[in-house]
Amino acid sequence: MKKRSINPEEKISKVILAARRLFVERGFGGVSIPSIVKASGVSTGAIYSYFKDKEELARTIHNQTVDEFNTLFQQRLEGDEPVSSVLKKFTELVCELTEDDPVLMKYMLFMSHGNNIADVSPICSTEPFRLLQSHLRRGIETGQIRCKDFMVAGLSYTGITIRAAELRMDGVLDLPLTEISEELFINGWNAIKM
Amino acid sequence: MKKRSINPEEKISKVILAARRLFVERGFGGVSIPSIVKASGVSTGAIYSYFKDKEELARTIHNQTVDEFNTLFQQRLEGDEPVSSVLKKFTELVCELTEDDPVLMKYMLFMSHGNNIADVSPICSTEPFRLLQSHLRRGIETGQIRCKDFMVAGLSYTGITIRAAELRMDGVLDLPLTEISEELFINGWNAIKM
DNA sequence: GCCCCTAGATCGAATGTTCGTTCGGATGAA
DNA sequence: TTCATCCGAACGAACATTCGATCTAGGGGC
Repeated sequence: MKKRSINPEEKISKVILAARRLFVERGFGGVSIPSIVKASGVSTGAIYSYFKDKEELARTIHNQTVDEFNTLFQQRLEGDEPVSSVLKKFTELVCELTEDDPVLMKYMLFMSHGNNIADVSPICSTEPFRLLQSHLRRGIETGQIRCKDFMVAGLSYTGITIRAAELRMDGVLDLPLTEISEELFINGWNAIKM
Repeated sequence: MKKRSINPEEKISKVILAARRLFVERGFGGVSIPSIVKASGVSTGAIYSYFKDKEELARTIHNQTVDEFNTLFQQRLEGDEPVSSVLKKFTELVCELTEDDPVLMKYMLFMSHGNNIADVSPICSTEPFRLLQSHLRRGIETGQIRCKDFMVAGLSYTGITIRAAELRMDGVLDLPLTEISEELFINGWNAIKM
């Protein structure tokens, strides 16, 4: 299909990465197409040939980012793990991503609220969080977890990890999260264990 | 000095409340002055007579909101309380505000990140959070709290409460937070206690 | 009490700018 | 040469901000 040798995928990717960075920096409403043109090096016309409008670009970025996080999480899981191990891997992933790909992590944590784009599901009800919840349900059934409500158990465990990532990315925490990943897991597990 | 009896304070307050609601709904960049005019019922000219520009309005809203939360928190504290009691009161305040004044609470939780306005301190380094930290330091010194680092202790405790508020306001949690306030405190305290 | 007068408060049309989006032409691989 | 791809000037809409016109409360003269 493609005639041009310059691969459009490469340009699309440049647009998405640049726009995602701008979105987490300034919020959806604070980002203009001209600023995306400047940041990505891709022309207005090209951007509009890839995406119907600014909102479709935002939707694409949203879905792609959630997929990316989901894939990274699933890759770390082996079938049939103890609940605590699944939770620990969640914390480890968030800690590593916070240091290595803060734009992805900021998007996951900050863009869900308020910057509501139509037709996208809020991040807390996406795959990785649903996966976590099914494991937590199992933990409650097997008596490993104290909370009766799996939603409360889930937010209590993840709240600690997520708050740490938020504070680290806001520049309030000086320690790299990879150094306190273990401690965050212990605190979270203590919060909900029987 | 003033000749006019109609108090501008009332209009200023209408502008601030309407704009704050819009800011948490759409983010700073997504809110236009015309939309504030429509939502507040105050004219463009009046708004610009109260505030130098849109950014000064945002700064005023920010400072006023942080002050409001801070005052509400301090009011609940009596001098010389156990650490766990201070933490419990923080959770209770957040839970009640989430139900009673979600706009204030959303502002506190969501507007700190990304929507960075120049010359305002991030919310996590404001008065109520610093106050919490000094109590936590005391808890570590007296051996009530297990964590060595008071920042990690603070985020581990508050992370649970804050995450609950976020999920509730995103419509993911069905239970009113006032019903699980006690449980959130218990989970948070278990996360950090000796 | 009544009526103008004044000056600050308020208004919204006007201004220049930037935005999102379009489209006719340029480009270059096949 | 052909045509999918890409470019950026151009367009109307919406933006932030300004400013001269309008309004109104409160004072002073009667």
